Amino acid sequence: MEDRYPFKDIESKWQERWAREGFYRVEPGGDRPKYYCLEMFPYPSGALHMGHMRNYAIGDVVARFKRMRGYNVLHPMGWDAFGLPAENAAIKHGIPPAKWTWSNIDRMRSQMKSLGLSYDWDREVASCHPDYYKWTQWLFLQLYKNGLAYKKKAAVNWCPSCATVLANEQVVDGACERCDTPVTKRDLEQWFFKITDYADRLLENLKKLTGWPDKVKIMQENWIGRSEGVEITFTVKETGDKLPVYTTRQDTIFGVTYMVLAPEHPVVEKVIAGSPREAEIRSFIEEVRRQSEIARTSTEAEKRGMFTGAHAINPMNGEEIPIWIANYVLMEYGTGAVMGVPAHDQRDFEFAKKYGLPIRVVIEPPGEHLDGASMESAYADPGVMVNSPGFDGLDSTVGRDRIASLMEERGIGRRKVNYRLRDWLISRQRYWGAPIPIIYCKKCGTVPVPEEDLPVLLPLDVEFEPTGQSPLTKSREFVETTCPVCGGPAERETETMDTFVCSSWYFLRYTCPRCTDAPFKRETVDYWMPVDQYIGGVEHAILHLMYARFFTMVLHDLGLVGVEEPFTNLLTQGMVLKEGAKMSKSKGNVVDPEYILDKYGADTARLFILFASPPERDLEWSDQGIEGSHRFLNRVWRLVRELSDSIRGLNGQALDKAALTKDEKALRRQAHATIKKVTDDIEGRFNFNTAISSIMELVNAMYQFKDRAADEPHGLAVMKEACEIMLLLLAPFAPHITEELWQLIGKTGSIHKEAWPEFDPEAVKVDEVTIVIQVNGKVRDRITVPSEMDDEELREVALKQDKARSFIGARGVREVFVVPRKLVNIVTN
RNA sequence: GCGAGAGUGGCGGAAUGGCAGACGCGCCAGACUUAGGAUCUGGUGGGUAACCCCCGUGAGGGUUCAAAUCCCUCCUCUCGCACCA
Repeated sequence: MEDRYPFKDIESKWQERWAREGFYRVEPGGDRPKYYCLEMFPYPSGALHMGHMRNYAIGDVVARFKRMRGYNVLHPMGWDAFGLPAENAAIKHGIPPAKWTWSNIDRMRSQMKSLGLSYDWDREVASCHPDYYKWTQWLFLQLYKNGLAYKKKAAVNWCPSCATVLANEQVVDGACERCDTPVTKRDLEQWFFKITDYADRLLENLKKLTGWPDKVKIMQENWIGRSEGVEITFTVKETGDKLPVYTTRQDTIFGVTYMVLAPEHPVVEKVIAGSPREAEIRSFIEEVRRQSEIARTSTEAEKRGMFTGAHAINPMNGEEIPIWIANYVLMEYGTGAVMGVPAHDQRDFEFAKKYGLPIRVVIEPPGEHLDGASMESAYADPGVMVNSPGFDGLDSTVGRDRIASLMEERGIGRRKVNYRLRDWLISRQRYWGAPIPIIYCKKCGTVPVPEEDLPVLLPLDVEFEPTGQSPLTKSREFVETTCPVCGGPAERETETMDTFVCSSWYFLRYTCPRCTDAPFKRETVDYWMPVDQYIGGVEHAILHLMYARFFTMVLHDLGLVGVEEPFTNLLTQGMVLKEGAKMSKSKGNVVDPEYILDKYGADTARLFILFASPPERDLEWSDQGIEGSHRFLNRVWRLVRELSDSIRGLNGQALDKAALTKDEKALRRQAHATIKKVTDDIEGRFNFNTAISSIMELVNAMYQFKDRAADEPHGLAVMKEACEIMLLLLAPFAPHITEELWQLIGKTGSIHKEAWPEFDPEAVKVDEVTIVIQVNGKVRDRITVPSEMDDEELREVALKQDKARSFIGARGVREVFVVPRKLVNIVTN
């Protein structure tokens, strides 16, 4: 215990000094190339957890490394500070959301500072600050003015127990996050952003994002869900109504045996009105609508339907088919109507089987015959078209195209691209968010708040018990206003914006965090953007990352920023686990960062987190593992302390490279090889774990050398060089202890302002190499040879070895493979 | 169901076609010591008396002089999407 290095003193000493000197402050410009290193800003939930700690430790190593490599590094931090937990906490504990949020921010900021993270704190932003949300509102207005923000009636998540609307992210497995009540749908007027206008570009640009993990790109691709098909117009026989359907399988048009509509489809109302089964059908529709989201959309849920009594006419062959309604058809996608082809679609197949609808085969696998009556599942693959007048015998993939063209010629259908992506619902009936800057005037209608009147301030003295309406409706002073156009009495929009709106542009605000006449300056934002490295959890793979891309594209199109894509490289870090499971209060397996910092200090905590696993993978927390990292830093501490006096005495003297002993050369070689290894590991692939392990190996070698050879004439000089290299390489990982020891060996400046070391190619050269000798692929011997020995000679030497010859025996050599400087494989007959 | 990723000692992990298990944890032994839960040194995949040798990277097959690594089939786990016509 008494031998532990005094991490508490050291860490607070340097943290204070860095803060006092504004050590990590940056400005745009200068000779050095810019580098923007960004970690996802946190929601101020109360205290940092291990996931945060991992995220920021990774980012800080990148930022510090790039700084030492000569970049002008922007490394900011802020707070995603609007959101529901603040309101929930307020309801529970009676603390106002603003107070709760700001005190959490204070606590988390101080935790970050005690981690030694190299942020430019002058650039801190908080999305709940009026100086920030003023510009969130301003950006809303820009979208509104360009037709990208609009209001429409939509079905939203509703919790019957809490009597409030829920955000999508508040619905967990179809139930309310807070009270576990199954969520239902309600129709309400809602604000949307028209992200669907950008669907194709969001999809196309993914190809350019070569610095993103494929996993994330695939998730976004699936989320956008582009499909190419045909919208075909059927006609309702009884009423003459047009009934368009969307399909990607127009090649199966002759296999349609029924039509299914979503229960909410407008045609349903017309065809059932006055029919004998009206009441029965209505009660079915009501039942489906009452169904919770989970029950409605689960794959396991049974497909249920009902015949409406009406019929549709297939425009391709004039055939009449029954129109059904069913719970498995979604009103929101395509046209809300689906043509039923049971032989070639599994869902239709199951539905047809259940309700005795005919199954007509129109595509067969090559060389096989299918019979609808005996099929056990739908045949959904391409094949040979049959029972399709004019197309029989044709390959169905060819038929798809021809039928689409024919339908267009005949005017019964048109090619169409559909997306699964929906417009982004941004309004929330909640208090703790940025107010939507809109005013409703009886005379002038919907009027945007004039830009010079921003921000629309969120009142701080409001009752926010959830009732289903925004709490802001209860604040007279907030609601009652005058119309900016006619000056008459008017009312403010009382809903607030989804917090994802706030987080869709914060990375731009960091470039000009205190700008008062614009969200950011074009020149400055263009200097820093794009973000060179973005680091965060994979849970944001779709929503945040898609919304941020959308915003950046819109702002690009409006001429506000130069870039179209905000994040060049993306690193998605894995989770922190304990006993194989995600840390959570309910499991009782939470490790508190504050406790770890107190017991071991920031350097140890950072080092362990980075050493235990590569960043993309999950990390298994180990109480013994962190002891090991702490032990390592103690080892470094003792080593450098012991040497520091003699090293200081050597300052100013050059190393005589020519006069070194074998041992001295070996340590020098290892030190320089470690530079190369650590540089490659950080630069190329973020493998911090192997970078750290090679520094550990260097320290081990230094200990060995110290006992053996530090007294030799040049031994100390070699040791001094190794020591400097080791500290420099360790500096991004363990910034405090390296700073302290750097000073201790007589350096006057900060280690964090030093240049990253370059390795000496002469030093890493080896005279001799160990060659593995294999016979028939099995290792049989090892020999040491001069490193410059050529292949032919190596082959000869290997063949002469007794060990090798004994394994070759009498069989004779058939072939010899030589891998230069590594291995010889002798293949026998 | 579809998509993605993973599976290597007692544990975290290393090796992306060329010596499997670097580094760390744990364990064992030795040194120092009044003491060691400090520190230093050495050992540590399995079989085996053995520094001979044999076996070994989820299972099985294949390609190759050579496979943890590439290909095929299967199993298990994790994550994402989940009736999108």
